[in-house]
Amino acid sequence: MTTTSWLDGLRAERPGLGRASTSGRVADVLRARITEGHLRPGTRLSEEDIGAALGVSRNTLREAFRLLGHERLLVHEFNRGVFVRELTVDDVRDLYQLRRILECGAVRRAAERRRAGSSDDRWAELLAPVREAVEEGEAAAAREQWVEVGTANMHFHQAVAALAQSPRVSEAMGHLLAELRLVFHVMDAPQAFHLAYLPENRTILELLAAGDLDAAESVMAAYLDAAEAQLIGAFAAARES
Amino acid sequence: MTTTSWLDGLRAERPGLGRASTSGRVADVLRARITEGHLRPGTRLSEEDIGAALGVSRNTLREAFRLLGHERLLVHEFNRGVFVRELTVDDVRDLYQLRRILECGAVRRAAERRRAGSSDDRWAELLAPVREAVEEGEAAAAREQWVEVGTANMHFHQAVAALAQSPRVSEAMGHLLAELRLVFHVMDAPQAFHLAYLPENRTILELLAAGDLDAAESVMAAYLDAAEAQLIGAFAAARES
DNA sequence: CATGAGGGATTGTTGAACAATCCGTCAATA
DNA sequence: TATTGACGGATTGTTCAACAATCCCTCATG
Repeated sequence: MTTTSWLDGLRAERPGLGRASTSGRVADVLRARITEGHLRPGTRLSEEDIGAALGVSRNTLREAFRLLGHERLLVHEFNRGVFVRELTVDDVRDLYQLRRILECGAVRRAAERRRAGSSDDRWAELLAPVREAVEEGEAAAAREQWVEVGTANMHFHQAVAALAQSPRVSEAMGHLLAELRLVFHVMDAPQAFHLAYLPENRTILELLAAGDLDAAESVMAAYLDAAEAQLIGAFAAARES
Repeated sequence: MTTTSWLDGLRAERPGLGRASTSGRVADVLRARITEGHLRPGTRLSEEDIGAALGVSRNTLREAFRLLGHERLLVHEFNRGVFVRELTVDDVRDLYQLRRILECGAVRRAAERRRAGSSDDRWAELLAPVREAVEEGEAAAAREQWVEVGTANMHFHQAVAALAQSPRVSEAMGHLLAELRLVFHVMDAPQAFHLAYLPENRTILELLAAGDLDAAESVMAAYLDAAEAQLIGAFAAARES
């Protein structure tokens, strides 16, 4: 049975589990397993098995499940248990709709503040995380470290959302990206997927730095449209097999 | 053909069926108490007292607390308990920043779809909930039912967010408005606050209906700026006493 | 006045228990 | 054969009681 294989993997995480809220740390472990693709969508998470593997009680585990349920990484079916979320094509469309609103909105809000008279220094400071993420991605690509290219891409979009300077926008973006990672794993080569958009990231950064914020916003919108289409295509293809 | 319509109809009933969860119902009760102002911000919620009052066990109550914690209505301090959230001025600013992005973004997304060739009928259908909310507010004001004016105003903004046709945007807007209700109660006359913006709602509706979406968006932005300033003013005043 | 040591109260977590519910199996029936 | 209905094992939903960990208040001491 394949279930025991990742249960053993979970058991290995057990020692690193010693401080702060138990349920929170259990949630961290499971979240990592899910977003990294070790727990496939649709997998049912047995309270008894996982509780035994991690050495926590059912009640504590349930709190962790509830946490991840609210982050939409797990779905909870009454009297049936919790399952790793399976995204539908509609979910992917919805996620990209939200991305368009959050990311383009963040750029737009930053633009308004810049026009309202923020200094050049302040603007450069605000843009620094975006620049770092772009360079991180290019460096990783040069070293052919494809996994790092993917995380750098995540950092880029998180940094763009952070331009709104709103904790809630950043948090929403974080949850959104975590949810999206559920669907990246259905593709054959998720690395190539992210790689293709590195030049776009650089373009957006340069437009932002140059103050051409309308152009940055529309490039971002086009980027999201293209990525959505490509992802849905790969998704539908994987659905057939 | 007829079979699928049956099935779709049943599918719509599905969420109402699984609603037997005790913790969920406990959360509903507490959420109502909080948003209606019966539980003041800062109040500590004792597990034992509330569990006894509602006749549920501590474990079940804890699940309800986690639920509301994720909706940001409660804050959970480790080893200290849960408290009704106290919003700061920064929180209010952040909430309005998010509102600007979500509501203006929803209008903008709807506008793009309309320009991309959606029919007049489809557009009127999409706008119907917004119109209903506006009329609901005006009718309540005519009857001098101020509480209903407030809820109608909530419905209006929820309906505007729904223009994005995105479940996640709608849910985020719902959480946002619930959180905002925490701060409405610090004002002397929350009724008058909502009343003042009824004409604005009507204006935005008419602009949307006329297809002048850029104007609608900028009126909305101005509305949010004004409401934010007024709310922060009242908030700072209440803070002094 | 500051400081540190009890002590009571509350939360964090566990384990067990029982009821409710789901799911697969299998026999009965048309 | 296909459908129905009943049975039983397995899993979840919920509660309860207990103990450890932590916080907060009080009070004695310097």
